[in-house]
Amino acid sequence: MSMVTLKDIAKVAGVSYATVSRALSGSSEIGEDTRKRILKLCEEMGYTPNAVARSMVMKRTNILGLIVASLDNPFMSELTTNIEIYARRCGYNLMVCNSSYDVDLEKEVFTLLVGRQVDGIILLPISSESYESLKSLTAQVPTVFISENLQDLPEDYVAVDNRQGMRIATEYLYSLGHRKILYFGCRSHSVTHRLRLDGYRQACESLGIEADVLYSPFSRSSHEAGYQLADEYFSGEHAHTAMLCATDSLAIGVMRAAFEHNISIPDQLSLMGFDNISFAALPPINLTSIDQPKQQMATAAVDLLLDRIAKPEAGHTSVIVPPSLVERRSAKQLSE
Amino acid sequence: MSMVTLKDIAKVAGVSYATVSRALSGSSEIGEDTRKRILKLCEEMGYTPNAVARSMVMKRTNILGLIVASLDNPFMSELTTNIEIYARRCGYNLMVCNSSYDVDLEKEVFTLLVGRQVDGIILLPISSESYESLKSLTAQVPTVFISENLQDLPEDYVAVDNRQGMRIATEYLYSLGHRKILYFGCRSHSVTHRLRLDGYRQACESLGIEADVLYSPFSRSSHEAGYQLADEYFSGEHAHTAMLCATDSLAIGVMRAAFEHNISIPDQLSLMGFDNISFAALPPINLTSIDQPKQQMATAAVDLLLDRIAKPEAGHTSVIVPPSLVERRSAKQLSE
DNA sequence: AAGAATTACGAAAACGTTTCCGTAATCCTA
DNA sequence: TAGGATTACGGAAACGTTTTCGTAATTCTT
Repeated sequence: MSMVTLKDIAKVAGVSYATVSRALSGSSEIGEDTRKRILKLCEEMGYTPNAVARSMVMKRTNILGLIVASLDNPFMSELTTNIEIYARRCGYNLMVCNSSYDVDLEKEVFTLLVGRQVDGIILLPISSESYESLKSLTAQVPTVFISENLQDLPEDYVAVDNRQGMRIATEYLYSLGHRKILYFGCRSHSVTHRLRLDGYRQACESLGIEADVLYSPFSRSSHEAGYQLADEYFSGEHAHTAMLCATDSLAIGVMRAAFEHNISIPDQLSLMGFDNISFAALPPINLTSIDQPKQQMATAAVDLLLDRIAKPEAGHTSVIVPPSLVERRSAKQLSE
Repeated sequence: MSMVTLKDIAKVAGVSYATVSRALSGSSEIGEDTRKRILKLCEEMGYTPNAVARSMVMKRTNILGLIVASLDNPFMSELTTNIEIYARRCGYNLMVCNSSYDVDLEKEVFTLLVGRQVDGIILLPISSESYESLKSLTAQVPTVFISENLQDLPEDYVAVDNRQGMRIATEYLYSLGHRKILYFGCRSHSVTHRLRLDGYRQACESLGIEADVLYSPFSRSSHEAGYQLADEYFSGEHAHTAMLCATDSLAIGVMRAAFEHNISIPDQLSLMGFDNISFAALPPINLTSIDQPKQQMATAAVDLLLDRIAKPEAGHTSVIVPPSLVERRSAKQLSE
């Protein structure tokens, strides 16, 4: 169980620590024959370098921290997967912490990760409040925020162009013949939600149709929230031919309500979501949505973070990635 | 950016390193007044203990490694979430690696984690092959397998009682009046799949009904596989009143095929899955399934691992957790 | 009040690496 | 072949902790 160390190798090979280290690091300051001899010995003795000791002297761990509200959330887990894979390719391992949608916990695990000496932290923040809450900490260690648009705040972040996404969605529904499009949002304080609503309004204006908005009283967008909101809506008068939801989760709740009210999607009502979470692609759901390019966001976040680690004092950067339409079967041409 | 260390504190306080260390660790070998003075100083100077240095001398990192085929898989991400939260409560952080369903990569990240000096590794293996492939490595570091039944192999593992689960499922469908129940499986080599099929067969036998099995040619159980298999099945003669799928993913594929063949679920056909992944609960899916208690499995795995870390030489243990039925709306009473 | 026990602290080693500096031995150059 | 440059290696410090051991100073015994 106890590991064989570099010292052990040195002892057996009859050389100094330095020489073994050089053999392993591919330094040029070593003879070709001794290198081979040492490498062979390492192989035979089953030597694995101790990354902790290495970190100690190098003053860097090659570990990145990731704080995520909940890996259960498919959007976040997709991002996480891509981040981990890309980070590893860049030579970094990932230490993951759930913040469980708790701002205090988010703060707690942040300092935990700092104590772990991670080289940088990627944050999938709970909401814009996270920034406020963490403001004093992000100076301690390179940090990039992901998925939440921080606008002009002095931070590095990557986000999708939410406004543009909703513009695309609205225009798409318009192109299908829809003129009465209802926007389903939620009363969240997040900038993301504000921008999405913005995009919808702007598109309506430039298309010359009326903007009509319904808010969920819940601040967290879930399918329960969508269900309740839609149930109420369907119970009253409803003249809209299409519904545009702020998130896929909301849309899935709408689907249930529609089913219970015997409203067929897409025959009687076209429905769209936003995020393109993996759920959306499932055959029984088949939700037309606006995709956030998760892989692109993941690599951008890692790149941004590694840049920041390399140049801690550089100016702050943000990457805005383009959304795209994913056509499925929840929205269709308005038949007259 | 550069951190304040224990040495800095000692210098300012005019005491030795040892005293500062004692103040922080809550040792009794220190005066109450000096302790308070030092703690206050640490607070003021913004001291954060360096976990790496600590690991170096303690010869333990308090880090657990987690190797998972893909966090995109909702079953695995649910497990991961629970593992992380519980591990953290036990004082451990989690280093997560995707094996991307690649046995070689699984092996590679395993050694990577060993080099990272993780105290133990939790493995959500790709298949039973993983055990073979990793056999030589699991001796190097405490390891527990999760979700795959390793039977009598010399390893620690936690798994659900797959056989019992399928028995419950079969009996449930029987209790709803179904006598012609088709089992949809996939030609995987995993023990899990064999045990599930076993459970179905046993239940059929003891209930005195005929067992009828259809295999997907694909070894990975996906909804695409389920769709293709079911599409073919529905195209031919199909006299069964209920279908029991080896996994929820397969069942979701069946749903799509059923829809396309104008077969209403559950009115014309009752459908069940296994795993109770989060998808299953979504309103448009609403799949009756057999639940694997993910939280219980997560905590059991962590507990098992911590036990193993504490007693590396103890005998191997396995924990088999009980499955349970989750009634939703994809299966119903057979109306005559 | 003298010896023993206890308390509170300092000195220093140790953990497994990397790297700086020094230095023999070999090489090249004129 | 003498001199300097280069090569190949060893010694030792350093990274930030924890912990063992030693020892003054204090407290407790009788």
